[in-house]
Amino acid sequence: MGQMAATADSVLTQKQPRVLVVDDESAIRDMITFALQRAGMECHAAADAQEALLAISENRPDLVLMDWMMPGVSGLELTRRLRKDPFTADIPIIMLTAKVTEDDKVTGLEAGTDDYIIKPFSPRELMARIRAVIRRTSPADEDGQIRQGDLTLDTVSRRVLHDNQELHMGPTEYRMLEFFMSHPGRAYSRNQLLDHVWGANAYLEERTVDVHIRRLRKALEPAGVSAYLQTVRGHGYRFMAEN
Amino acid sequence: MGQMAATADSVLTQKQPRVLVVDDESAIRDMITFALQRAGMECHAAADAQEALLAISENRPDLVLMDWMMPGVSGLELTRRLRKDPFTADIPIIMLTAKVTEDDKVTGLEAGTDDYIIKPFSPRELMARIRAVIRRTSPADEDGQIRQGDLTLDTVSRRVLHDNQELHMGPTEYRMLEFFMSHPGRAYSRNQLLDHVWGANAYLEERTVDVHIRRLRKALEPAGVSAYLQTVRGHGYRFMAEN
DNA sequence: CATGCGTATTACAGAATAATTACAAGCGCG
DNA sequence: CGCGCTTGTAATTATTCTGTAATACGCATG
Repeated sequence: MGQMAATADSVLTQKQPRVLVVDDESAIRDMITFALQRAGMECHAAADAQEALLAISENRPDLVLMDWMMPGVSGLELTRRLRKDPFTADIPIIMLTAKVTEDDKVTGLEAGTDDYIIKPFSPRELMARIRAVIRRTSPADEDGQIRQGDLTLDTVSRRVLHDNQELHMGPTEYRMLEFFMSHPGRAYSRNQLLDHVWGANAYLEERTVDVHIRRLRKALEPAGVSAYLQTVRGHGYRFMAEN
Repeated sequence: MGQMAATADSVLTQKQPRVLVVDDESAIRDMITFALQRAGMECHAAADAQEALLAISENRPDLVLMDWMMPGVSGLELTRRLRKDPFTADIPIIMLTAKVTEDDKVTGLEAGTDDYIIKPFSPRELMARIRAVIRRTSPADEDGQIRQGDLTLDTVSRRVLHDNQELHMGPTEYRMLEFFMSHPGRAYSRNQLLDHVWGANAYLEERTVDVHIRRLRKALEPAGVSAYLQTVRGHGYRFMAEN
């Protein structure tokens, strides 16, 4: 649960998610595209499975939103194909469907769909689901790497990399960066940082955090990314790769 | 551990909820007040319906916790009255009761109660119910975002966005906007704003509010939405996205 | 259209808050 | 033990924010 909450943050703060919409009805494609772009996502559209596969191979999306019912290759079938190819296997998929029976749910989930949205749906609901799925999927570090912007944190070798160049920093700064990069975009108070980075039973001055922020920024300086570490005046700090 | 902490944060990341306890037994009032304050909530108490109505009109709480059985006006009756007044109609209410029959449940729910807690209850359960109700009624979606018109307030990253563009403002203006966006369309007097935005024990000039309204408007200017912040002449201010 | 009350706007000095620097104590390791 | 590196705190400086008061403006009322 904490996990969920923790990962939840990253949602909107990550790089802008790239979504591919696959639906044969252009009206729906346009509606969704409009809604997503308004919400700051990068959105592409495909009218059928063929187009979709092409678009995906050219430009791997972070999420695919597809209609269940399509002429030719169905959404279900398309899902199966995507799951088969290692290149696309872990792209999350949300299915748009008018079907509501349990049977379909089971079939869909077996085929590797991550979520369902039953038509008709509100743009608001759509957005919420998309965010939920992206959240659930994204901070995934397959081999222990966390990437944010130009920074890569390798939790296995315990190194921070930029352009294959290692950035040197003290243990405390490393832990702090790891925490921040695991929860990008979320603002933390100094006390929360003391809790999360130092541990629940460390009793230090709040201002100590400032100093370590300073040290971390200095360590990130050579990579030119010290601006990722932002001050939230009156509250604390936040790590954000972009914007 | 990070788990718990993370979860707790996400709940308390928000502004601290203001709860009003209405119970004729001072022992219970004190117990609850103590528990809530320990949990970081702002808690006020009233001994009967009359006091409650007064307290509410002075200082609109985010939630009312009331005893079913009270001398004079009963909890049920108080609920009805609160529901009738537009100013208080959507304040969530949790009823404390020893009654357990189905009949009572039905009556209570019809009157507009949001939840029940049957005595005796543990502080832990109390807290859980309160959080659940507040979460359910809060305008913030699951990502901690509050949207009103063209404005998005991201409580997680502590940013105010318009077209993915961040609007900069001071901490006080941010808190004020958060309050307004959480209670859209509702007019507040300067004193109420001082209470809700600055906290119960801030003693400032009423006119100070004007200045911060001005500052907030100025901050909203680049987004072209400063008109959302409306003056209610002779009373105070109101935030309204549409019109 | 003049008057009076309430609001908007501006300026400013003191208060808060954050950045930066310096330093002494602690730690791990050869 | 002594060296280098790390840490927490305190002191100092830089920056931003805040509350107040002074002034200008606007609206309603007679």
